[in-house]
Amino acid sequence: MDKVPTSYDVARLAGVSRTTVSLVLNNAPAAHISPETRRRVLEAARQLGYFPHAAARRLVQGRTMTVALIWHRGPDANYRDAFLPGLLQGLASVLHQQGYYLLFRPMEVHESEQVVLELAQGRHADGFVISGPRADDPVLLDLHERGFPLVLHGQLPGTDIPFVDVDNVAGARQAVEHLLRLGHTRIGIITNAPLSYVSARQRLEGYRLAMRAAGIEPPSEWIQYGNFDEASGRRAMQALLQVRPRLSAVFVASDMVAVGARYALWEAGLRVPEDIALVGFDDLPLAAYTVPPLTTVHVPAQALGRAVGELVLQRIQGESVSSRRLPTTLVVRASCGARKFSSRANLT
Amino acid sequence: MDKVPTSYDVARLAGVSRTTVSLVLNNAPAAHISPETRRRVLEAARQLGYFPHAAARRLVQGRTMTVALIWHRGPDANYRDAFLPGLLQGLASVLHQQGYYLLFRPMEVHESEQVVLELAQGRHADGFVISGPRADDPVLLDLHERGFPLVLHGQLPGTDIPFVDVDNVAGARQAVEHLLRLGHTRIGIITNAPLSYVSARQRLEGYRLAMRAAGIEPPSEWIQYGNFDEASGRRAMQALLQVRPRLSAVFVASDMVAVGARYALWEAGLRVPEDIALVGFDDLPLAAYTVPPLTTVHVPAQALGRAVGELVLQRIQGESVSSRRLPTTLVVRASCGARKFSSRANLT
DNA sequence: ACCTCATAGTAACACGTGTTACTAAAATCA
DNA sequence: TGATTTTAGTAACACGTGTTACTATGAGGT
Repeated sequence: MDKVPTSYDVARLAGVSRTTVSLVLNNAPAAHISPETRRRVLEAARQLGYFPHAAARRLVQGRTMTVALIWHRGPDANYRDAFLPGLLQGLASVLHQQGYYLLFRPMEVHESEQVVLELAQGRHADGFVISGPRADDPVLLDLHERGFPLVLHGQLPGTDIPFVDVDNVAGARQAVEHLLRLGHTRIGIITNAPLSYVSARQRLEGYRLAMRAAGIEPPSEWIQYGNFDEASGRRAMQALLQVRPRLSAVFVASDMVAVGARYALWEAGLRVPEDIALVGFDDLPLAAYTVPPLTTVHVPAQALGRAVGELVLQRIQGESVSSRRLPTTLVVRASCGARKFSSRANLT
Repeated sequence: MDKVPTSYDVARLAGVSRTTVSLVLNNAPAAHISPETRRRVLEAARQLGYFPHAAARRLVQGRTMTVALIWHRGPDANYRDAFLPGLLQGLASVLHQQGYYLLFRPMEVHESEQVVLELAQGRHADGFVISGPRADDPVLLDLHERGFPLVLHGQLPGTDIPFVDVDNVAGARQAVEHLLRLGHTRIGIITNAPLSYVSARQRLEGYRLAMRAAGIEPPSEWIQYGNFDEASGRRAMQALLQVRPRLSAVFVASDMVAVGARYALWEAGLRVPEDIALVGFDDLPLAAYTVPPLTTVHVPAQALGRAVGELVLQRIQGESVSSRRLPTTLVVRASCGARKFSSRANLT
């Protein structure tokens, strides 16, 4: 890479001092620059293809104009990967709008929290968005205490670090209320994950609220636990099929798990939705292409990214912020039985 | 955020000069430091939680230890998003291994190439990985001419910029040869995209090579063109169903398009694979969950990310590199008819 | 006793920018 | 005309680090 021009080169070409170049290019409000001088400077900068050296600027200004996205890869990594593109696009769009850059940092489970500390103490970024935080992370709490701008994607119980998440309770409730409205009363649930995960607890809570509001107290045998993947969904559904008399509908709090549950139904020779209706959660791309297409709760990945970006920028500008729970939308397809799914073809 | 310690603070606490701190922390090879002094410096740095200021370091060293990933969002954005998590993980892993950081920059279609120029001239990164490059981008060619380290993800005809891509020709050939081996001879193709896309031309080429090697010259009516989405696949398959006598198998050069093609077959009352066998390309997550599960050509997203990272790091270190075409793997599921897909249940 | 050499450590510079305090000239006012 | 303000622009400093050239001390050799 050849020599790249500095502000001194621009100054010389325009016949002014380097200070003037800086004042013009950052159009400083209180500076006295004649229109003619301004024009000459801009022309010189354009001609040389000058852009200020990022590191020098960061050093003198004391800020990096950068937000780091820490992407923890835990047991739920593959699941969360499905939302990564949308989240990134939403986050990046609000950052760029404000002139900020995005540093992406995946964190493997074996990696120490030291790398996050290094990112902060080494002033690689002005703020962090942290996705999939570990509950026992002292570094995070310490940084937050010291006022470093942090925003979580997903919730961390027992802290007041601001977070952005989808409203899991309301989303699950939406799904179950839809089934109730269709006339179902014997509705089971397969959670998306073990109850150590906040989202699993919340989605189960939404199920309970909807059922109780309908005057139904679901016995514990109606409740089974998934674990992110389809294998867990298959097992859980097999357990639910033991319930007598049979359940007429099951809310599966994750599309991936729902695919496994659907497989178990197929193995048992049961039809969806005629014998058992199904509703999922997440609205992954594949939900539209299962057989039958899966009714599910849409999670707005891009909106989550935008929200998380807005919050971290506000924190960087020193404002205090409050957490946000974004609303979900129920996407009605065929698996719940509300829509006809023509089945004249044998799908094998 | 409170005051964060500098190397001067470490020096004072350890009772040495700032130079010594720097020499110890970067363990300079030719420096004379007594073990006792070294210990005191390290202890002081640890105690203060010192990490060097990234911007200052970048400024003086003249390098950023950062690679930027430029993610173009064209008409194929949604399609390429499916590979983003894997590519990011692969790329990030090799970068971190060498102490490099990753700057992620999505580019909307309406955005000017000026932002890429600014990233380079402003020395925000030492090299770029560019995914989904536009063919008419003079900025890219100019940067490459001037020796700036660029590596493409996907190919750009008419340049010698190094690229990494999957071996589309071989992958398509694999898929079609598999169908031939199963006894099919009347095999059609639906491309993944219009032929203006290099990958579409190459996958079509692979199809042609396999067919010719089997002594079959496919007539033009066996060839239809997809356009990334399932709607295009449905249309294309409807066209192929006009061929008489009927084709016995179709290679669909994209899983998303294949889903649409499969839908058209279902509408026509045809069974897969009994009436028409199907093979896809990409191995998206949903391919394992279609009905029947889709035989397809696996694209190794992580390996692509790693390769692209290795190449850009080599370019940054001044080495010259040559492009790489990574091999694909055929994933045999049920849609090609090679594996039994039990169908005792009515899947609706 | 003198010179050489290895060891231990430091002072000073450079990186490229934003910004503050200052100067010089011109314009305005009394 | 002399005093004051406005306009136009600049010199100099600070940001925090890596590195080069240099000094000081003691050890070893003849």
